[in-house]
Amino acid sequence: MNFRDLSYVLAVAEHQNFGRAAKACGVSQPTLSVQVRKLEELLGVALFERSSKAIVPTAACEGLIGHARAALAEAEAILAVASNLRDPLAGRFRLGIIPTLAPYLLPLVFAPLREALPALEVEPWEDQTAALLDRLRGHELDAALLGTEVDGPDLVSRPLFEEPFLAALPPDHPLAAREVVAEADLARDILVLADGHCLREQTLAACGDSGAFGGALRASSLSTLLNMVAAGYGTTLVPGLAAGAAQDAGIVLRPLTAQAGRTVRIAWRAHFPRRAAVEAVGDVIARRLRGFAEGAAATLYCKR
Amino acid sequence: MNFRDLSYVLAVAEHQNFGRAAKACGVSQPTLSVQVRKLEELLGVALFERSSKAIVPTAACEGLIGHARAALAEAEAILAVASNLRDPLAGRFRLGIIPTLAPYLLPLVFAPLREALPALEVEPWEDQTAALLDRLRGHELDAALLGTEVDGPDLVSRPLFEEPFLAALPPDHPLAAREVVAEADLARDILVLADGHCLREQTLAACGDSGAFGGALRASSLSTLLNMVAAGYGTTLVPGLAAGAAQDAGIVLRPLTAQAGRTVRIAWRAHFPRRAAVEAVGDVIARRLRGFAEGAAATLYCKR
DNA sequence: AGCTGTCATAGGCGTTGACTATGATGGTAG
DNA sequence: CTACCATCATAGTCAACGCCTATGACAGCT
Repeated sequence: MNFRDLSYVLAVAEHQNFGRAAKACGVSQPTLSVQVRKLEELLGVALFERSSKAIVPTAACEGLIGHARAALAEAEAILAVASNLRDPLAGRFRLGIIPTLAPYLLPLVFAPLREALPALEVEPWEDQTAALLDRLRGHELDAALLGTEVDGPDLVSRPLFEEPFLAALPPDHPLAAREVVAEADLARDILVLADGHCLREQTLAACGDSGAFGGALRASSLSTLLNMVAAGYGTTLVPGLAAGAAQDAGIVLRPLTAQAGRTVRIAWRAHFPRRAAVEAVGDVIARRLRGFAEGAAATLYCKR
Repeated sequence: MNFRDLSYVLAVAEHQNFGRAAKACGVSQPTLSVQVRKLEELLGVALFERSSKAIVPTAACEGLIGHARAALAEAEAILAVASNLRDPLAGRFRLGIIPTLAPYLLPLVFAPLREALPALEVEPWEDQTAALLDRLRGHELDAALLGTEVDGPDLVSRPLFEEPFLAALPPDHPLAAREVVAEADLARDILVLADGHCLREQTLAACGDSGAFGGALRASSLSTLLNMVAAGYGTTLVPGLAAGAAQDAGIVLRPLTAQAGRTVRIAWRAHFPRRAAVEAVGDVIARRLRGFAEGAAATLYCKR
């Protein structure tokens, strides 16, 4: 049995005439004759009472017609659904973003994304790197914006932009007097985020992992961390995109001598079929952030 | 698109593995691979995200799966309906019967029909010959029991049994004294049914169409006609199967010298596909009525 | 490094669905 | 009453399709 066969049956039942039904189906009359006959043999039931006058559906045919129509409607629905989902740049796009990036990047890229990809419904999902990778591998996300490389052959990534770190100092901190701060100088009183944030490891790595500070002062969010720095608990590194928020919190920012920073990447499953959407989203973000690293210091001082 | 393709998609989505899905479908793995790929190309949408680990349905596939299931369910329903209707000796069988036959034949044949053809739901429809033929031609009946031949190449018929006519006389009628009555002797005071009853024409033909009697005395039913005869309004011919009813009404019955009678036939459309049902019904009726003509006279006198 | 499991590709083959041409049959008009 | 017209069925042919086996590519594991 076949969708085609069913449409043939419906056409014959409707036109009560093989020739006209064949024309309606766009096939020859013998084709219809043979196929209908075959279906009747398959079903073991006569579907039509044939005479030279008119072709009349049998009771069996009447009983089938409703189901045939329904089946063809489902086929139509499948084509319609496929047609709607055909464009890889349309539909839901679940994008994971790390917490030290989301609040500062999203305001910048939402409008460009909506403009460049109006049919793409970008759904952000904020979580730490490991959770994002899990969700990515579990097909719960389509892509993720990370501050680290990804491992394993099942995931691939592409760098989008470089985000420099800046020294974050309380206003009355001795280092605030300098124009530029050396990463190692921050190690003494550095504060870091809680476990799981990639920024924590990157900060420790850049400043020399002293490990001197206790767990009590590990902030659970970058916002909290900035407040702690502003209150004089210590120093830290902030990602460039958070510079504005840091200054708003009353923090003094200074460039770093070694220009520590991180590469923001978009990651996705190697076999993800909507790669075009990933690339498009990546392009929009990369274009929006182009020259960020170069302009960061300038922005820093122009800002306030 | 194809029911087969849809079942392949469902199998792959379910097993998350082409090999096992292929086994479940009873085909080779390359077959499944190729057909799914083809469907994806037809739809213009990737249905699965393939990796060596697991095959995961895409959002598009998830959107299609419901419709695919529904379409396959309709196909199943079609097969089920066909299976139920496959037996020509099962299901509705709309059988037209003329009014001068129905009340007397049906009680005799209902039980044998139910016994011989338990799955056949015989639905009697009582009407005059012309109406039955119209309904037969209009596919509103599957067959009809008539007292006449049928004309035209679109209808065919088969004789079932001979039904002799009997002279019906008021008890005090002069002819009641005779053992056998000549048809022509009834012509003087014969009563007939209303227009449209085949028995009317047959009675007039057998007794010599005098046409002397007015329309006022044309009975609308055989039952009424018998009451009129019993009341002394005149004589008539009754079909043999109505002998009992006639005697119950207080009528004297006598055999006819020329043995006038009618042939009861079953008629159906030449192209009616359930011919087996027609023949089976005809067989049951014919067997039940076998030897009716010969036994009619004997029955007549034994009865009372 | 080799083995295993997995999906994709290639080549061959039988079936199927389509076409055109023609036959059979019933209705109709000259 | 015959010839024509309309209709569906049948026959023969051909291209396309679905399926198979064999093999390739690739990742993961021992």
